[in-house]
Amino acid sequence: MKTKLRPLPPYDFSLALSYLSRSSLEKVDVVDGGQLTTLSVSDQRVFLLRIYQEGSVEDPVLVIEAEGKEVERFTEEILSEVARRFQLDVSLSDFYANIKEDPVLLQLAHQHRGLKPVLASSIFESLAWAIIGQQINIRFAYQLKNSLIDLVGLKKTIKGKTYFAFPDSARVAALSYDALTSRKFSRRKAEYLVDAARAVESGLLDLADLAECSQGEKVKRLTALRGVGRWTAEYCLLRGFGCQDAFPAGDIGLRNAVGRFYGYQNQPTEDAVRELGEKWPRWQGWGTFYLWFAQSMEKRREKKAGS
DNA sequence: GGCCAGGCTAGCA
DNA sequence: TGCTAGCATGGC
Repeated sequence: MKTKLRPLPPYDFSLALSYLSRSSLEKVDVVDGGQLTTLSVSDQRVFLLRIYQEGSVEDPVLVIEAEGKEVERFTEEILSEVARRFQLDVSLSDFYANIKEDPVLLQLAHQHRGLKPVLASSIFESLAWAIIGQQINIRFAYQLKNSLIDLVGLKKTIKGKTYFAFPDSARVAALSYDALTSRKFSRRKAEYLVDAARAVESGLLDLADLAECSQGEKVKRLTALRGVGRWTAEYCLLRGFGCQDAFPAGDIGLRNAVGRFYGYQNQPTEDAVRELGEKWPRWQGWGTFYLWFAQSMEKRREKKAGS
C-alpha cells in the first residue's frame, strides 16, 4: 500500500526525523536516507511503515508506504495514526500567532519552520518512557528502553532485517520486577513501570477513557499511580495525548534550554519557566517541544564541532 | 571522584 | 503544607 497525506502547511518532516534520531541508541523509529521506517502495531496486527516527504515545506506531501497482511483493509487506521503521531492536521499558524509576545521562541519557530511535536506511538509508550526517563540521563534511559524491548518488545524480520516495536501494556504487565532489575532497572523503577502496565491491563487506568477527560482530570488520574508525579503526567499529556498546552515546566531539559536561549546566568526555576510559558497561551506544550528540539540541535552541533 | 541526570516517595515537622 | 533523605546507575 502506498498513499499520500497532505499535512497542513508549513510542514517539514525532516525536522521530525531529526528529533527521532536524537539518540544513536534509538531502534524503534529507524531514520535513514530521509525516511522513517517503523512498525505500526494495532489490534494484534503488525505493519511495516516507510514514511517520507515529497513537495516543499510550504506545499508538503507525506508519502506512506505500508507492508503487511491485508494492509489495504487497515489503510484508514494507519493514516489516521500517522496524522496523529506527527500532528499533521494541527495548524502551525495558530502556534505562531500565540507566541508573538515572545521574540525568543518566535525566533526558534522561524529557525525550525515546519516543526511539529512528534508523539509517541501510543499513550502507554509515552507513560512508560516517562517513567523510564525519570531522574536519569537520556543515554541511560535509552539503554533501559532497549533492555525492555529485548525482553518483551515486538520483533519482526522482513527480508532479512529485524524491526522492533515498543511493547504494549500487556507484555510489560506480565514481567516480573526481577526481570527488569537484572537489566539495570532500579527496584523502584521496575515497580513503577510494571505496576503502571498492570493498572492499564486491569482497567484501573483506562487510557481510552482518559483521552476524553479534561487535562486536569488526566493529571489527577495519572498521578494517582505510584511513581507518576506531576512531571511524568505532563510529559505523558504532551507526548502521548498530544495536548498542546501540557507543560512539564519542572523538566530539567526544558529548564536548561530556557537557561540557554533566554540568557539566564543560572538554571531557571520551575516557577520562572512557568511564568515564561504564560507568553504562549494554550501552546505551552509546543513551546516546550521547540525548546527541547532547539536544545538537542545545539548540543548535536557542539558535539560535531568539538569532535 | 564528585556532581548531575528529561523525578518520586515516604517520613517528618 | 513544605522540606528532605534516599533511591540507583551512568555520563562527564
